[in-house]
Amino acid sequence: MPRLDLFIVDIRQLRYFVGVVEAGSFTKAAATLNVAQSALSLHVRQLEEGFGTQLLVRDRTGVSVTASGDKLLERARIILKEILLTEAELTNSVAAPSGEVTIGIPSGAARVLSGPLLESVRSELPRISLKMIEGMTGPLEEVDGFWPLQSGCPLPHCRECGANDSAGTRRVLPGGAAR
Amino acid sequence: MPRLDLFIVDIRQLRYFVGVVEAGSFTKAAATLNVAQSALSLHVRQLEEGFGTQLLVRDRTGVSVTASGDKLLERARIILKEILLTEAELTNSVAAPSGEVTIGIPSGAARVLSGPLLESVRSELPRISLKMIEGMTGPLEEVDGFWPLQSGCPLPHCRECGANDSAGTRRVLPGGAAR
DNA sequence: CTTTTTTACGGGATTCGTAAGGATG
DNA sequence: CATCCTTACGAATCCCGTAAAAAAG
Repeated sequence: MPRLDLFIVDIRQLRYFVGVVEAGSFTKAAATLNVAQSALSLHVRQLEEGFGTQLLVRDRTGVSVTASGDKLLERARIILKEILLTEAELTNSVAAPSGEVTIGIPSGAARVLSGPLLESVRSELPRISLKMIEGMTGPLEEVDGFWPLQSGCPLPHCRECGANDSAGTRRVLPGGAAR
Repeated sequence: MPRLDLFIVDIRQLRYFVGVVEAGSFTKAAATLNVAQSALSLHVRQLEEGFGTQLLVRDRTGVSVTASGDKLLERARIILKEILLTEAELTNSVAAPSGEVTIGIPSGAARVLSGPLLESVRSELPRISLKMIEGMTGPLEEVDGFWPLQSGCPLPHCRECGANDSAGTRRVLPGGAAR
């Protein structure tokens, strides 16, 4: 059964196309992109067939873009830039913190906080396993893996408060501690 | 030698990811996208591994996005829209006009126009084979496949002038048309 | 037990690079 | 004839769908 798929441009096709245009020839682009010329030729041809339009004018000295090719070049650059931004945004951001977190909350606060808190942590930091210890009356003490609630800022190791902190936990635990 | 390629998102991965999020589950998305669930699972996993971040929270009832997943969702939609626009622009536009075009130009005008004109047509409308008949003195008459130059607008079948026109020729002839 | 996701695996398609074939000035 | 692009083709890779396995209420 033949592929009935609509023609959908491929990122690689766009990258190769832009590379060829910018290099001014398939040969140079092949060197720049570390790809065989034949691959470039093939991909550009696929683009042209997919669009039903000629994109490049092949010439002895290299290639130049047609009107359609120029349109595509413009759009392709936008798309590739957008993709670059996306990858930067997703990979630069610290990987989602993971681990086990135990917090202590006075029973009163726990009644209103625990539900939303659990929900929020579960949806936004799914790799955090959150455990709560409630029913505390006096100020909680820090034991290994267990930190007390502070009066002003409840966050342990809060950067605003000066203490160091393990990645990102302070941003989601409104009233808790992290490890 | 293993692929040393940087991680580069694939259009299909983005489409599948968005599909899964919008469907709310892999299963439903598989039906919507006409793809096996395993393929979706695989692609989403590849995305997550590529970014080093969890994107979806799998749950018995389906899936929900993490904070990173939401970021990606937003960007992916932009990219996919951009691609859609690109394809529309490239395929909706009439395919590059092709065929044989014959024009008549008075010798005087021909001397200055023919060079740039041929060049321009050759680079922007490579599928047009342009033939010129110069040396005309009086007003040219329209015979089949041959149209006279108009006084104001030298273009045959120029839409601005009212006559009908074969696709797009008026847009590239610097003797009178835009562009 | 039902619903959902994940993993395993085999067939088929795709991609790439090498190398030969053309076109063009 | 030199340079560039295209085509042919074999090998490695990738992708998808079927089907079995695991998780979770």
